[in-house]
Amino acid sequence: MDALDADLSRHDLSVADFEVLTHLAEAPDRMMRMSELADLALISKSRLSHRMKVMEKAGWVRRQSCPTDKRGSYAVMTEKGLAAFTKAAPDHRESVRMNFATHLSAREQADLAKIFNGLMGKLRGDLHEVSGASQPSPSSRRSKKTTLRRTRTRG
Amino acid sequence: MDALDADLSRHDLSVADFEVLTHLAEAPDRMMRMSELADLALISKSRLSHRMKVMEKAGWVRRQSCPTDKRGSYAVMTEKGLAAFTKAAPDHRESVRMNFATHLSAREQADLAKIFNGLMGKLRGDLHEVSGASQPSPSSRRSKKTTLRRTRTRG
DNA sequence: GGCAGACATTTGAAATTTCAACTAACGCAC
DNA sequence: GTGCGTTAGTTGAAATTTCAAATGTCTGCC
Repeated sequence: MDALDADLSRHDLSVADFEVLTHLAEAPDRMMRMSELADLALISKSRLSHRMKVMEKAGWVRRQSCPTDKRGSYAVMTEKGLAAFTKAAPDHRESVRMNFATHLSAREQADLAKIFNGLMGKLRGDLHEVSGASQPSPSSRRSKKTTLRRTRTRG
Repeated sequence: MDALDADLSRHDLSVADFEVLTHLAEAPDRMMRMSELADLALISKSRLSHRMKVMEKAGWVRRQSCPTDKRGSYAVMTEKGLAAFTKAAPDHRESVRMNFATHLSAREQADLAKIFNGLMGKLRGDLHEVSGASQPSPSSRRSKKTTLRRTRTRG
């Protein structure tokens, strides 16, 4: 993953941002509700919100408020964003090829695809089953994350 | 991964820290040179250094300077650290089982193991081949990471 | 014996991510 | 139509991670 990031950085992108842009690029009209986007990209709404600010500054996306639900807003990919994405994508594909595909037989690639697709389905299932599924992070059943800082959480 | 983190957080651990502790626990005398540890745990030396500070404060590890190489230091797992690790490990195992193993057939698990072991070998190879391999991050051939901030790097 | 460059590690600042509110708007039950 | 528990999204602060630049030490070479 670090290798992918390093390669993408030539286009001023990280793998995470690239994924966000991917989903946006594939969405109808290149726009999508914030929550849906966060969900697809497997990042928290908060994180997407922060990231959008950065990408907005870069001119790749913009926000647009939703007419039918005044709470909501759309993330929209701009022409410039599409251009940047379109330019980065082939390099990224090549990077994936070099860093992964090259090391895997066709069979292994097929196996991985099958296994992960299945797992993905099950995992997404779990997620929506356990909680109401909003923030993707605490997808499990227990305490909130704290990790060596714990100040207020229960013991 | 978020699920694993959430489960581990009951023990005040993240998956990353757990991995560091795992390698330390398995090392002879539960001690290892910083660089080697960072390498095994696939994190940068800088990151390990910062993390050690936190874990040191928690009393789980301590540093010990290397007598034969005065530049170097050992990361040492304390008794307390071992205890914490030993307590967390079964829960973590169970968490992995619940979140992954449960969703995979024995065959799939075996396939994954084989594929990733192979890949790991190849990838570590690449890494040491391309650069002198120190910081694990820029494991690829090109520019330093910047990602939408670029201020000083070349165009 | 001394020095140039490589190493091992740390450090501080900048960037990113998480966490816990918070605002505003929904929608539904009464 | 009003109250109230959700939902959408944002925000600021705290924690973590990255990045680049130290610092001190080692090593080979002259």
